Amino acid sequence: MSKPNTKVALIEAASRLFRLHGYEGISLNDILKNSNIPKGSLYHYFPNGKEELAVAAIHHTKDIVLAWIEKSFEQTSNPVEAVQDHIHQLADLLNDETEPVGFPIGTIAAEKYSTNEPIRAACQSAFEEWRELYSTKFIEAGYSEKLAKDYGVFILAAIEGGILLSLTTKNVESLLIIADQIPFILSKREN
Amino acid sequence: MSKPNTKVALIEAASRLFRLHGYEGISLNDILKNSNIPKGSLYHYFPNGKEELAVAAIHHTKDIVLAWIEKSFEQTSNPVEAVQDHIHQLADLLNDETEPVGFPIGTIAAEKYSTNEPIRAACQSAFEEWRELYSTKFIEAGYSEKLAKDYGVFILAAIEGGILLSLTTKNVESLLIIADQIPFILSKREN
DNA sequence: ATTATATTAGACTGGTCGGTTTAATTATTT
DNA sequence: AAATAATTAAACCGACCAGTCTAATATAAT
Repeated sequence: MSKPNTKVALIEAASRLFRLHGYEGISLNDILKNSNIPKGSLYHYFPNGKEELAVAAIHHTKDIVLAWIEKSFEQTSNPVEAVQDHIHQLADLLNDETEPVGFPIGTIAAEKYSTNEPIRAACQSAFEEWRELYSTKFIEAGYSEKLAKDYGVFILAAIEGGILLSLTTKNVESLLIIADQIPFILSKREN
Repeated sequence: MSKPNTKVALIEAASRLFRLHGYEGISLNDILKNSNIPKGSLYHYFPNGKEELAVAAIHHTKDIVLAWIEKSFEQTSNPVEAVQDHIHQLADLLNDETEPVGFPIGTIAAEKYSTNEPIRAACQSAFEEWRELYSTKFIEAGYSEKLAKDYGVFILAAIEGGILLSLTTKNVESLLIIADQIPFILSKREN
């Protein structure tokens, strides 16, 4: 109990660094140096080492992104505007040095989906919760269940891909183009 | 000249393994063992080591995917059908063990966009050539230049994101949902 | 046949990796 | 104050990393 500040600081540093460089691209020593935490503490809080820390970091990253999405939907009851707002905020954040977005979950998922089951499962749960949040909001806005689910998957995929394109090209244009397409995607057609 | 089979085999092995496990997740020894090529040959053909091999592998992967896209567009003049066909083929290939898709370019791009400029640039050129191919085909099918470009970006992002979701969830459903949405995306509206 | 060049072979290096260990220290409880 | 538990500290480990090096061997050119 009391104040597990060290554990939280460790997860936050790991979340940030894994987001930016992936699982294999960051060493435990990097994370410890970055957060000024001794190695003994890491293995005290995470006896299973890097994998266990990564799973905690993935859940933390998931929560951060969930809050971002939620915030955009709180500002308007129009889901089109909310999704566009979320994408625009991502575009603004991409080059932020204080809380860099990196490629949240995506990098670790791409690296480890076939070789580390606990990490893959953690990434899957992040994607699923993000998708569920979208779908819930779409249903609240009057979309059918089927449409809400399909649109959730589609929006999530387009945003993940858009982040990857924007990071790789060092240019947010891809994300902005995707945001512009959102109104045409989220129609209430019946299919 | 003569027969640089060794070099080609090296690039093919590197392309496959980087696609599956990313840049940091595969060691040079892994690649050499997988292709039965001695280390001396690697540094003979690629004096700059892992980075230079990775750039060659990225270009090779780019060409493979370009050929896949081209093939789908050769089978029909309807771009909607072509894109859907391409996505369905990706879904079929995801679990293929002989030529596994992995997350082509995406993993390396996500890992190294901020820390290795030659690799980032190679990944950018891959994304751009894929996008250009889509756009060219859309223009041939009568879309405006603006639409062709925006749709190219959008389709590329959705497919990249869809692959990532399908790999992470070990389920091609995400890709199939995206394929189903394609007809509604690629309308010839003027904007 | 001789020379020159391209390629293969793998032992070796310094450094870093994730992880372990043991002891010292700090905080909490009684 | 004493005893117990939680936390910190850093030296240390074997494994593996990318990259180097030198010699052997094959191939091509003359």
